[in-house]
Amino acid sequence: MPLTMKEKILIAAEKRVRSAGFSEMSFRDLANDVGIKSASVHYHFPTKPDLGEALVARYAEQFKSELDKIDRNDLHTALESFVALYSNALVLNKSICLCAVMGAEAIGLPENVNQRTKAFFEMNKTWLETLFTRHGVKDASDMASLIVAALEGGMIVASSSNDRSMFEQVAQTAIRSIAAA
Amino acid sequence: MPLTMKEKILIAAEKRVRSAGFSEMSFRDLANDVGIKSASVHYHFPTKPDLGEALVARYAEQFKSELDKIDRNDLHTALESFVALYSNALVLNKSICLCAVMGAEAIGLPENVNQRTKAFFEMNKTWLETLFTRHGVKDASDMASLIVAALEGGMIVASSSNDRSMFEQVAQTAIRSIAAA
DNA sequence: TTTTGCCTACCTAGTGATAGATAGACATCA
DNA sequence: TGATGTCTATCTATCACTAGGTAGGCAAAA
Repeated sequence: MPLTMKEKILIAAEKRVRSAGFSEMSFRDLANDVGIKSASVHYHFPTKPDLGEALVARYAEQFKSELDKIDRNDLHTALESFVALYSNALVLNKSICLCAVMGAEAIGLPENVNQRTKAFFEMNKTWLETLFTRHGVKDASDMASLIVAALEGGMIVASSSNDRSMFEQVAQTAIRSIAAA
Repeated sequence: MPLTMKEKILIAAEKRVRSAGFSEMSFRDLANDVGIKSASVHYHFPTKPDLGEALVARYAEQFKSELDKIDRNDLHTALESFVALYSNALVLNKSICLCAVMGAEAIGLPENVNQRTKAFFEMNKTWLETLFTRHGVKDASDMASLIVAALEGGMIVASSSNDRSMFEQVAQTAIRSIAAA
């Protein structure tokens, strides 16, 4: 089955949001991307908040399914895989994690979108906390929060500096700090 | 001496950017805030990138002067003061660090603005690295990068969750991880 | 007298959103 | 079978509004 128009729109929207921000993405651009008119985009997503909510929900869902694939038997390997997921989300000069963008824009965003973003962060923290608890890492909850924050922040710093290595430095240091704990 | 119009505009702009993002801030809003017309704002800052650049430069300068006031003789106290500076920048439901916003929006922002943002992060990292080196913390450079990323990321997570305690959790865990190193 | 700082008035190019129409698919009923 | 009705997905056209930016004028200060 080929992609539905709704899916095509979401794909185009994710690309635009991640590379220019939610407020910079317009229905007209999306319409152009997928080859319909802007009014028709409103048919699929009545309002912009509706689109935003669907977008983050879809992103979180896909991310979750990637997380579920990671083998959690070895702490270090699992952590490296986790970081790799974030690393893949950081394509220099092109895009960063959707939720890093949404998080930074949060204050000016509709509440329903923010709740989805929050859920994304929570999901990541929970996954890490479970991993840490399982491998006897101390302060599992605190460390999980630290790692998520560091990775999201690392992306932002790297993005504004246009220097991917800044993210890698943060990521590796974060992993090491877990090993030390 | 009272505030010049230029300063008044910068103050209004900072408020708006930190609470809604750079792209959401308009010359009309600023003009309204300070009681002049939007055309007159263009007199002081010809283009929006010009304003953005001045804004980040001013923010970094003020932040720097706060950093300089911190007593660096005791590692823990200095770190707490450092974190407090970030904490002050996070006023829930109102604003986060200017450079966290700018960093997240980086991809869609003019290059001159990004360079200023980069400089802000560099300044913070350098300050921390100096502190760490002085107190014999291992991997001073890596740890400095980690702390800055964690604090910026922590702000974003806390902001989208509208839960200040998330930032505090990240900040305290970050400090503890330094003590452990 | 020139510069400074602001004004009015305007432009072009967008924005999200809505109304109303239409073509085609499909199902139900006479 | 053929007619009727309804749903889906799209269209055109337009709304009211906001964006950044510009031209030209005017008054006061240097």
